[in-house]
Amino acid sequence: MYDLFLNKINEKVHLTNEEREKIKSYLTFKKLRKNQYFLQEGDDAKYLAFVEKGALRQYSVDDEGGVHIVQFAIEGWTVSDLYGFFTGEKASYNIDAIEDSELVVIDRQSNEEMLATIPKYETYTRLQITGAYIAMQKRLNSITTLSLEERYKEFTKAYPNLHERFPQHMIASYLGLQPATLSRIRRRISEK
Amino acid sequence: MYDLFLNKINEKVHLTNEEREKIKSYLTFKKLRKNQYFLQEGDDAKYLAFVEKGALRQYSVDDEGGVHIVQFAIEGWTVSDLYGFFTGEKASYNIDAIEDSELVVIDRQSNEEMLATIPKYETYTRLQITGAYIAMQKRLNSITTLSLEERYKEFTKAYPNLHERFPQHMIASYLGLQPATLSRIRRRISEK
DNA sequence: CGATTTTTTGAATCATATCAACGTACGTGG
DNA sequence: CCACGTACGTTGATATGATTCAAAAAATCG
Repeated sequence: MYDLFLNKINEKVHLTNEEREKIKSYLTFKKLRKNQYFLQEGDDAKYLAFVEKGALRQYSVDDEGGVHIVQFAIEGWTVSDLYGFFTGEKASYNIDAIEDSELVVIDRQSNEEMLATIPKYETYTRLQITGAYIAMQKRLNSITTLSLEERYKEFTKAYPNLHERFPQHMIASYLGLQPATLSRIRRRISEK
Repeated sequence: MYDLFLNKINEKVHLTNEEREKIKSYLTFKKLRKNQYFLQEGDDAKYLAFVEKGALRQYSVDDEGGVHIVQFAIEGWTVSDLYGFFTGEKASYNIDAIEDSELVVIDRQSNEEMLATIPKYETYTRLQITGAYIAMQKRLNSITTLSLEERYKEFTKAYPNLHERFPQHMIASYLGLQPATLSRIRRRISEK
């Protein structure tokens, strides 16, 4: 049940059987139906989710009710409102399921305990967040550097799996443009 | 000479004298004159810099020669091309000094050794990068959510110290807009 | 199959970029 | 310390690209 998650850790820091079991003892499992929330703005973001199966999105909602997707998550990815998770402040993002999903859930307290008592878990966490940071910097750079058309191309190339799984208007939101604009960009590309 | 850096670590994870000394033994010190490069695109990004004094910028250059600032760094901040630093791939960013600066420099190998042998250094690193990740996510969100005017206001409010220290065209670059546009935005704001 | 959501398309509008000129500040060498 | 040259900031006119609003077409779901 927790294998994908444990294997993911194991890839980065080799675990003994004992460590595997110890980590397992902190984990819980959760199923989410399509459209269900994992987190809502204003909640206490007490949990961190590792996706075993399914697909989720993390987004903010602006004053006019516009949705802005900051992250997608599919199998093997981790999601949470990290700011809320670490500070205890109210969540400023929403997270919900785009497909029926299965999650490995870690609560704040368990996370702290694992970080404090399982050095390899801390190492895993550090590597994980470092990778996420680098990816985000790249994304930021592509937003400020590239034309919309190049941005879209880069996205489909970098994440063909996301591109297939999420509806087009969500991808538009993730890329920071209007659905109508993305539609036109796609036509321009296909006409070449 | 390394006090600011060691105190910064100490704030997050309390260090014994022994640990302080051990960390010190890995550090080197470097002065940079205004306009000098710390890193150039294509270099091996072997080093990570903690700014003791001065101000630097990290930026990429696009095909048309346009400069895009991804990060500023002043006293107490850390800079590097993290992707290159961790993977050994060639740097894709440039980093240079905007003022005469003094840096605490850590090379890749020292970093690895400290991570492996000083648990508190790893903890510090994890906390540090987590904070950087959260800040960047917020920045990304503000880019896709806010109007340019709001973005500029948010920036001046969040980083008044950066705002004072860097020339306006660099701030424009950081915010992802043209110098001429920033000038107009400032006028609009001041006319209110 | 019908109902709802998503995507496409068109036309008008708006915001920002671009290009160019001017004024000002800045630092650098004489 | 002044004068010159270069870099920086401002402003105007114009061009460009994305948004907005609305409606129709297509796809998806129950």
